[in-house]
Parts: sequence; structure tokens; C-alpha cells
Amino acid sequence: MANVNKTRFAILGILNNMPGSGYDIKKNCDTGIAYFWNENFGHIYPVLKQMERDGVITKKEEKSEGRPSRNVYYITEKGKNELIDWLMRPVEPSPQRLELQLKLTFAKLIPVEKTIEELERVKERHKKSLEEFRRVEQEFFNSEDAQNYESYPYWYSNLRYGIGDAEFRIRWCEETIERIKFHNAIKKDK
Amino acid sequence: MANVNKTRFAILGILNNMPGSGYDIKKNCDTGIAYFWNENFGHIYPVLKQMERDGVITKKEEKSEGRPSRNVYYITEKGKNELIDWLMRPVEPSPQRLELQLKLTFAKLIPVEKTIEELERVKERHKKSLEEFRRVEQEFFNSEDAQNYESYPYWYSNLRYGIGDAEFRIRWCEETIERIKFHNAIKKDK
DNA sequence: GTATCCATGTAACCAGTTACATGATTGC
DNA sequence: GCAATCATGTAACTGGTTACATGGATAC
Repeated sequence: MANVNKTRFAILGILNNMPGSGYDIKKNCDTGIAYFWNENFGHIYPVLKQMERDGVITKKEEKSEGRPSRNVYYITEKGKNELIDWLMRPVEPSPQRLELQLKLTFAKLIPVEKTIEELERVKERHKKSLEEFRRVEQEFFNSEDAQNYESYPYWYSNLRYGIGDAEFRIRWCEETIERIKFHNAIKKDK
Repeated sequence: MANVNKTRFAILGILNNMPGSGYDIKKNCDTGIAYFWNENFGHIYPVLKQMERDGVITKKEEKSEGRPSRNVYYITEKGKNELIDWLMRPVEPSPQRLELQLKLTFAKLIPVEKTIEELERVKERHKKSLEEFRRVEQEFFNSEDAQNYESYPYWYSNLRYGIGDAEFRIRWCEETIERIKFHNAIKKDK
């Protein structure tokens, strides 16, 4: 259950908010929820077909001039029930794989400078995304609309997660760089 | 490159520290680095075979009385080079999938109480692992040996990562629960 | 005239999970 | 007598990625 079918539920949730095509779903992932969720076309399209067969969504072909025709999907009653069922189930902790941490474990094999460079790069990356999160937060503070949005506390909590996570990782990178430098210095002293 | 062959490098790193069997490798993952890395037998054994064919490790059969015989693997020069090569390469950011955050995005479909229960559960889980991390940290402070261990700054940084991450997530759960409660209260007021 | 956006899909591939099979030894 | 630990492996599966194929419309 931990490793099953997450794409399906992501699609159900997105289509429940607003019917749309596979392309729309992908766009939705890449913009709104990109920092904690991703999907790609090669998976979305076949899963949509399967979901239609299972009766959790229905397809309507939409034709308009000057544009390719779209397959617009709508969530069904059955689909909505499946979605709610999933939402009600507790999240099972899925084992993570943190490549940076794994590399650190074996880092004695390479020069400290290399590791420090890498930590600096990672830190910069988190700083960039933190800036972006902060920008979105400001935009949100300046908009009255946003605060009346039904899902606002959930949406904003996710943003706060992104901010807090980035802040923590930046601090950790700094702390780790200092630790490595310090230990390298006293090692040379001996 | 982002999604390729991580098991292979994990195995190389572990065998570089100490030769061992597939069983040993699994144990190593489940104890030392479990909170940021996982492997399972169904993957380890076939990958070991492939790595032997590629000449990055060699096998020696070890027989002893009263125990099943073990296939003990040793890293080769070629394997060590491959490991160092991987360590020197920058980590590419791999898109994450945070199920809790995805669920929060669609949480308006279920009663707030359910979401709060879930956040409490998650918070408790992180509190438990934080306790464990703190215990390990204390154990480490009380041991002089550990601090002379060559990889100590790396190992300790990883522990600090676990601690900081757990602390952040606990705070976030608390903050999120408060936010949801608050918004639910003013919604009822209207 | 070139890049980007809109739009859908398939095929090949691979990493990783789960379940199954086997069997000895040790500790409670 | 039963559970846990030591020990290796295979088979079936599946979730997800990457690359490929196609093609019109729009914006710079």
C-alpha cells in the first residue's frame, strides 16, 4: 500500500478541483505543486486510460478551432469516493533515499574541498527556492482573494513547509561546512 | 543520471568500508543508515551478481561450521574508482513526492478532524525518531572512540540532519494543526 | 525562421518491491 | 516447540522515466 498508485490519486485530486486534459494535469503539477509532486506524460496518459476503464473518470472530447482537440476528463462519483477513501487513510511512512546523505557517509574517500563545494551548491539551490517561496508568500499576503480561497489553510501550510524545509537545509549546509572545515584544520594540526 | 543505479553505489560504499555478504549489506542499511537509505534483498542479490560481472567487486565463498556458507564480496580497484567517480559528481536534485503534502492539497474534501488526527500521528512519529536520534547523539558524546573515527564529521552531520529534519517537521505539524483549527473556528463564526 | 506552447500518445527500459522457496542454528 | 537470526536466491510485478513520434498555432 505504501508504494502503490500515487499518480492515480494525484490525478483524482486535480480533476476533482477542475476537469481537464492530461496536458492540464501535467501543467498543474509543474506549477502549483511542483516542489512536492511531479508527474510525467509517459505515466499520466496510460493511467488516465486505466482510470477511465475503472470508471473513476469519464472522457469528453473537446474540439475547437485553431487548436488540437483535447480529451477532457471528469471525475465520477466513484472516483470521488476513491479519492476521499485515500484521503482518510493514514500516510504510511515510506523509506526515503537521500543521495547527499549517502555520499556524505562515504565522503572520506574524496578531498574535503570537493565535499564543501557540493554543500555550497546544494545550499545555493535551497536559497533560490527559498527566495521563490518567499515571493509567493508575499504575493499571497497582498491578495485578499487568496485568503478567502477554500483550501487556503492547506495550501498555505504546504508553502510554509517548503519555506521551513529550505531554511532548515540551508542552516544544515552551513553548519556542516563549518564542521568539516574545523575538523580538517585540527587534523592538520596534529 | 538522476535515477540510475543508486543501489550499486550504496553497495560499493559499504563494501569499501568493510567486505561482506549480501546479508551484511542489508543489515548495514537497516541499522547504520536506515533513516536516509534502504535496500532490500530482492534487489541486492541480483545487483551484486551484475557488479561481479562488471569487475567492480569479487566474491569469495566462506564456509564455517554450524552456519550457512556466505558469499563475501570485496571491492576491487575498478570498483573503488567507480565509487570515487560517483562521489565527485554533483548530486542532481531529484523531484520528491510528499504524500502528506499532496493529501493536504485536497484536504477540503474530508472533515478537519481527520486531517488533524493525521497530523498528530505524523508528529508523534517524528517525535519518536527524534528521541532515538538524541539517544544516539548522547551515546556518541559519551564515547571518546567515536570522535576519533575517521568519518566522524560526516557521520555526525548526517545525524544532525536527522535531528534538524525531525525538529522542523514537528514544529510544522504543530503550526499546521493550529492554523487549521483557527480557520475552522472563524469559518463557523460567520 | 525559430522557439515555445498546445496536445496525445507509445515503446523500451529499469529500479525497486513483494512474495515465495529453502534450510540450518540459536535462544527462550 | 516456536520465534528469531543467519543466509541466498528467483519470479512476478509495477511504478515511473526517457526517448521517440507527430503536428498545428502563436509569439518574438
